[in-house]
Parts: sequence; structure tokens; C-alpha cells
Amino acid sequence: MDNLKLENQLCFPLYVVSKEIVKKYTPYLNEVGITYTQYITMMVLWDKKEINVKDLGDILFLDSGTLTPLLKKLEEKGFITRNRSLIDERNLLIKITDSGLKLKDKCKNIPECVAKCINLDEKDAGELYTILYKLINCLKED
Amino acid sequence: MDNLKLENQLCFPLYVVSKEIVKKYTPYLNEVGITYTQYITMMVLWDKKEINVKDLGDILFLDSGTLTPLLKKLEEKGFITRNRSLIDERNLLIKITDSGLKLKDKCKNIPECVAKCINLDEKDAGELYTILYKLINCLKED
DNA sequence: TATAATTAAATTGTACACAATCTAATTTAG
DNA sequence: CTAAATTAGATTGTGTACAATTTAATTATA
Repeated sequence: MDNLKLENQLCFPLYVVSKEIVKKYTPYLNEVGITYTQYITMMVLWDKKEINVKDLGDILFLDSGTLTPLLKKLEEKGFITRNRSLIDERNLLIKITDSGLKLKDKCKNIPECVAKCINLDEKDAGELYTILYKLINCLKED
Repeated sequence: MDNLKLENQLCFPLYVVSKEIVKKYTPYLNEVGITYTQYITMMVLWDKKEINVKDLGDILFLDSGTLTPLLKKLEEKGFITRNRSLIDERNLLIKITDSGLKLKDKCKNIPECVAKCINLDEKDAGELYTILYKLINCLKED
């Protein structure tokens, strides 16, 4: 068995499916004026309201090189504010604005819309979810 | 159930696992002087020896905006040649060179090295593979 | 307590990734 | 046959993604 054949890789279909599903979000996210990465960032903020860049990066698996410009864009759009912590000025505190909170309502149908054009039964979706989080947890260790 | 919570998404863990596993390849690929996208491109060429940009893009799920600069880099490194087809000059024929063929041997241990640091049992790997290709086939339809 | 080590973001540079547009070659249809 | 439509790549512009480095603030230690 040739382990350098594309069909024998596990990473390649992961890479493809990840990209293609993100692409399915694009038309819906365009309507509300954000990108996929900005969308998952807003998800954290819809949940937590306030967080610093480091903790946000730990949750999203992104570093400051990605987050700094992205957060500046979300600030420009008025969805968040960026301010140094008074307790520890190394920390940049990201806070959701009213406009950012309202954005959640505009996004409420997106997961359903994307799910519709994906055609994955309950069982497979559950298995996929379980395996992916198993992997994430083992990748987090090192 | 809040369908706009990060933990309730299927796309997010896909996106994370895809990125993190690609990152596992990086140190090994650095040793042979290519990137992950260049690596999967070479996989197609190790298999097919010659292909045009369109067909390559169909296999890799990448468009000419990504492939054109990437193929120029692989050409600079001496792993491929790029020449217009004489039959139909719209087609750019990508051919693997001797150096490109030799690269395969240098890469032969990479899949094993990456697999080692991933810790996924046979059963889960099989299930994951099956579900991902099920998804790819349904995504290809539209 | 001054200095070293650590930490959090920002910055720099390289490489995708893709939508949209453009150009040139080939096909198709009237 | 010839103009219109299609096709293949290239280009442009925006937005990640990340390694490596830098800067500034804080903490630890000799």
C-alpha cells in the first residue's frame, strides 16, 4: 500500500471538508458582513461578552498574528471594543458591543441553512463530532 | 439548545483538527523544503506524472488563484515543469521532474511520523475516513 | 531590589485560499 | 464562416494562518 497516495491520507479529506464547509457559510455570512473566522470569534463573544486575546486564541486555536488584524476589523465594524486591561496592561480586553449582540439575532438561521445543504445523518454527525473532539483533546496535550 | 455556541458546531472542530494536523506535518515537510499544499500537489504528480492545472484543481479542490503561484514555486524548486499544451494552448501541462520523483523517497516516512503523534485507533480512523468521503461526495454534487 | 525571565500583543514576512475579473484560445451556433 | 459563448489560466485584492521576532508589562529570583 502506497502511503503517499492522496486516497490513503486522512489529513487530505479533513482539509477538503473543512474548507468546503466553510465555503458553504460564505454566502450567509456575506449577508451579515463577516467572514467565517470572524463568525467563530463572535460566537465566543456572544457566550462570554468579554475576553482577552490570549484566552480567545486558546479557545479558537489561533495566535495573535491572526487575531490582531481580525479583531481590528471587528472593531471597525462596531461589533467589539479593544482596550488594555487596567489591572495588567499586557492584556487587551475584547468586549462585545450592543451592535455585536444584535448580530447574533441576524445569524440565528445560519447553522440551519448550512446544515440543510450538507446531508449528513444524525448518526454520522454524532460519530464525527465525537472523533473530532477526541482528536482535539489529544492534540491539545502536546 | 443554542445553535450559535461554539461547542454545538460541527464545522469548528473540523476546522481546528484540519489546521492542527497540517501543522504536525510542517517540521517534516520543512526538512524536504515544501509546504503542506505543495506536498498534496506532489502526491498527485507522484501518481499521475503529468496533469493540467484544471484537473489538478478538481482533484485537490483548489482553483487557479491558489495553484498558479504554488506551481511556480514548485517549478523554481525544480520538482515540476510548466508548459503549454501543443494540442490546446489553454492548457498548462504540469510534469514531474527526476528531482520531483526523488522527492517521494525523501517523504516516505512522513505519514508514519505524523500518524505516531496523532493517537487515533484503527476503528475511529476508518469511521472518520468513511464519513469524510461521504461528505466530499455530497459536496461535489452541487 | 535591580536584573533576569516570562508573558501578552503586535509586527513582519511567507504562503495559502478564494471571489472576481481579465486574457487568450477554442468551440459552438447562426 | 464568423461572431458569440465557453473554457483554461493568470491576475488582483482581501483575509486568514502561522513562524519568528519585537516591544512593553509583569513576575521571579539572585
